[in-house]
Amino acid sequence: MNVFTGAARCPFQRLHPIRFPVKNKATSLNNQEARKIPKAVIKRLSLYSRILQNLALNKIEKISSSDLGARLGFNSAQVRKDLANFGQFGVPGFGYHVSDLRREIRRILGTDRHVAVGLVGVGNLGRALLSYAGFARQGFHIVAGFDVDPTRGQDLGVPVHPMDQLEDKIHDLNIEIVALTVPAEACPAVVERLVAAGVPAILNFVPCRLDVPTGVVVHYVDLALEMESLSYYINK
Amino acid sequence: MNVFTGAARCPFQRLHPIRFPVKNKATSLNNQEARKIPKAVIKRLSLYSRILQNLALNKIEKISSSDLGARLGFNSAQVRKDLANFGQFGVPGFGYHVSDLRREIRRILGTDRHVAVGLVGVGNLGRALLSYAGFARQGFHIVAGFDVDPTRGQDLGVPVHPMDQLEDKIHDLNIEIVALTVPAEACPAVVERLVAAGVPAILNFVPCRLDVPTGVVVHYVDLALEMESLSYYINK
DNA sequence: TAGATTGTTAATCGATTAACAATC
DNA sequence: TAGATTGTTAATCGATTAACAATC
Repeated sequence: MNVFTGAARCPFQRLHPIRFPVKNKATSLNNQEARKIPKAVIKRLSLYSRILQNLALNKIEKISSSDLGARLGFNSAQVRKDLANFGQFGVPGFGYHVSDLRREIRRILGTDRHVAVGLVGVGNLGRALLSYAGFARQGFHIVAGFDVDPTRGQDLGVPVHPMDQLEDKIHDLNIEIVALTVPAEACPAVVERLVAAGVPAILNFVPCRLDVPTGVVVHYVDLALEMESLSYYINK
Repeated sequence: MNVFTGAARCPFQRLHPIRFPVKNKATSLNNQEARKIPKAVIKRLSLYSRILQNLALNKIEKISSSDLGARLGFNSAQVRKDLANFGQFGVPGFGYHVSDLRREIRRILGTDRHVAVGLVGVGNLGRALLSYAGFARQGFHIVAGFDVDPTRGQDLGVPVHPMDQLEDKIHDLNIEIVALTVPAEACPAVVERLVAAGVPAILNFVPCRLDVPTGVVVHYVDLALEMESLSYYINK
């Protein structure tokens, strides 16, 4: 591929350099060498999705990158750049069609489908998550809880299983995400079993670094850490 | 201040450039123009603090920046650079005294004291946080809950007050952090009251951007967003 | 002293923002 | 067409890593 890929590579500088047509990177790269998308981009995509959902509810059909960004405190260039990672979804001079962009982002994130979620460790936090309606609205369904004491949280509408059924249920229910709310001591052993069972993603609420092989994704929700860092900003 | 501040500024390049003594920035700047510390640094400080706590519990008295970093997946240079923002806490050729460094970090974060926390919105998530023991261990005490229905969660050992007592109790109990777990609709009105009451920090669990004046710090814990971004990483 | 590890600069890397031709 | 806004490059900004003299 020996195409002129941009004005700056031209050895003769001009005030208004000539632009040569450049193929969109998103399409010119094959999937093998897909560029790594920063995690921050994915998080923002998820935020865009939420805004677009609200716009759709309010029957607003069109939005510009600057308006979308402003609603989240972002620069318009950031919005366009984030989207450019995945293709061209806008109309120059117009903006974005809300429903189209929303559909595209949901497709990219994979939130245009139902995802089965398991929860391991039915303590206080676990119980709260079991009864948290917010997930289901977004297509995430907690289909099972697991605990050493399976009588815990049986009143919340989600079946709770003993730990020895972990692998079987993960397989049978096609669980793709596990929310982890066990005591810190139990963490390493449970994680090993989850990984062995082929769970691809863990949402970890335990203040404990998880050792997982590459390919398994872990996101950390660390409430104590959030409190501690807030504490820093208070005294001044 | 016309001091030679580094070798690279010297117009005559040498293979091993001469270093002139340079004052530590942390001490040479007065507090007025204190450099802005990135949020990421503060979060890591909090992680260091937790590791140091564990080391202390295990009677380990000494640690190097590379060992401390390795336990969290960080580079040794990052550990040293993070700490350099606040002063010099190590001993060249030795490393760091665990208890000294821990004390310093706790002082920096302000976690060497008790902080009163209020919780507004005693729904499922709110109840879970009220009964979450993890906070108290770190010096954060949830001293009051608030809800439109103050009968909610009265069984969890924390008094729950009606909303009209919000300002009074914030003042009387010296509440410095508010955990926000109200329905999204209630968000703007509640936040306005919190700000007016002088609450300096909010830990927001509501999927809703908060508009606060500068000086008030908001950290977001967005469970649906975490789920959505995990979803992206699953399908491949 | 010899060996180890810090504190600090400079280099690298990556992410955000600005700028603007292309496009509708 | 004139006005607006995209997609994309280059510039800026900031954060991480490498390197190494200073130090114990």
